[in-house]
Amino acid sequence: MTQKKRAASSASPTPRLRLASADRERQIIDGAINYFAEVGFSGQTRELSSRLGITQPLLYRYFASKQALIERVYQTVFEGRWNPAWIAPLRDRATPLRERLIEFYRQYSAATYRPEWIRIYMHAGLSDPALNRRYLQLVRRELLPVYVRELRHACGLADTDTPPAEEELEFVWSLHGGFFYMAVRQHVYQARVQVDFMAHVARVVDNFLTGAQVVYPKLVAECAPAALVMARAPVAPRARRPVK
Amino acid sequence: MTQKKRAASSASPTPRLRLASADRERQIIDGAINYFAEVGFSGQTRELSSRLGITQPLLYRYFASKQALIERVYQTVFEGRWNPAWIAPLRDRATPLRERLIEFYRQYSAATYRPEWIRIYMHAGLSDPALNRRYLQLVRRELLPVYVRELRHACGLADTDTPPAEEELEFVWSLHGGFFYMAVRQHVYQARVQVDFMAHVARVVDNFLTGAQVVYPKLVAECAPAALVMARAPVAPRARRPVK
DNA sequence: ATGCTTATTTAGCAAATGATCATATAGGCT
DNA sequence: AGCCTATATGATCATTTGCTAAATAAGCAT
Repeated sequence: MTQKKRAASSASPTPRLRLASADRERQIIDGAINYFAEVGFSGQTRELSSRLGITQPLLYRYFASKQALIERVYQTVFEGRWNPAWIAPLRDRATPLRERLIEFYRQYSAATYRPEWIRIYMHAGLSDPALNRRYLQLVRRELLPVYVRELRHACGLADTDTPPAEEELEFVWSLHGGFFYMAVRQHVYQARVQVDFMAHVARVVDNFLTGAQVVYPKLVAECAPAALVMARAPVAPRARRPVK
Repeated sequence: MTQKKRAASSASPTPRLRLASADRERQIIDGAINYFAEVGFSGQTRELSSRLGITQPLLYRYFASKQALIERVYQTVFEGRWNPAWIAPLRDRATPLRERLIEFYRQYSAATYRPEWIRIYMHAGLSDPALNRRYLQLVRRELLPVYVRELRHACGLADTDTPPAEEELEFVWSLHGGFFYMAVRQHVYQARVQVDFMAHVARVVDNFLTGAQVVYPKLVAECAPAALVMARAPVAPRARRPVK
């Protein structure tokens, strides 16, 4: 049976290609991102390998198990697309907050409001919420406090270092979440979104900031009173309001 | 080999229970909702039946296939929980729009912002977006136009029958979506949400309506000029422009 | 009791699927 | 050119999984 290999290879469409292992690994990860984004993590390794043009056992040379590959996929997607450089411009008060927010969403949406990112994010959240919680922590730690701080300033409040109250974080998260859900409708439910995204962002940001002029000081007075005093006030642990 | 059955049955823990078929069917559907909400639609029929305390072939007496059961699940969840009676009170101008919206979210969230609803919704969206699009159509057809109409009125615009522009629908959807995403964070990513939901709704609705006094007429002027005729002064004090 | 209907279970098939292993070969190195 | 090693493949195993057919027994009418 040793000559069958040559006999069969006469019709072989793809000659065996031997890549450097780093290249092959990257190729597998990229393919896996697209494949799992499309069909979910219950997609089969055989189908994945066939889309990649390689054999299924080869996957197991690069990844110890399907689960290991999946973990590599979300690591790549989530940790690979957050750009710390998004934050600094958000704090640059030389530009109006409105423009800073719009510019942020221009960049953030280009990086994350994409089918494979949103879909992997959803699949991951459903099968293992821990990973998404890590991403949410990132947003909550790196992004939202900046929103709160700049929003306080924009609403004429003292620019204290009082840490954001939970209520303030949720408040700014409602802005962020509204945009995210639009992306979900588009890329998960594949509903046509028929408006210009950036024009929509501009309107919603306008609305948010305009309302905040009136509403936000009240929210702060109620939930983070320490942030109402002048900037020289000492940083004190804020009083935790009991959740009703 | 026919006597082994009796020998083994001496330790039988569950005597065969014979239910009326309608009861059994309902029990299966309820169990399937919870099971699929937890593990997704790739969950196995054997595991489901074992949680129900029945054998797997029995499922196939009630449902022709796994797919048929799944379809029954989303039908029950999506179509069974939308309450048309939510709409009329939203149009009752005897109550301020703020209160109407808050009351709506009290009821809507009680019906749909629940783990099994949100999770089934997400799983369904990822595996078969068509079903979610049907639900989105429902929201878009029954709920959002009412928002737009009442918002126009609350912002002092003529209460025309001009159909909502896409931009108006997306605008009010940003309010709705912000709340929805909070529920997703809670029930899919299982992140603790540490604020009182209804108090949060009140603040975000306040912010939305306050901003809309200024921003919404501009949006309508730009996107649905036919609806622009001013009826009277806005119903709430004007907010300041966003600061630069 | 007896027999009838049908809900439920036992036993099992065929296809799909994650994983393994011996073998073959591409391609850099000397 | 010829070796040598890591890469790639084909064949296959063990299990899982949707689904079915036949056997069993619970409730009901008589």
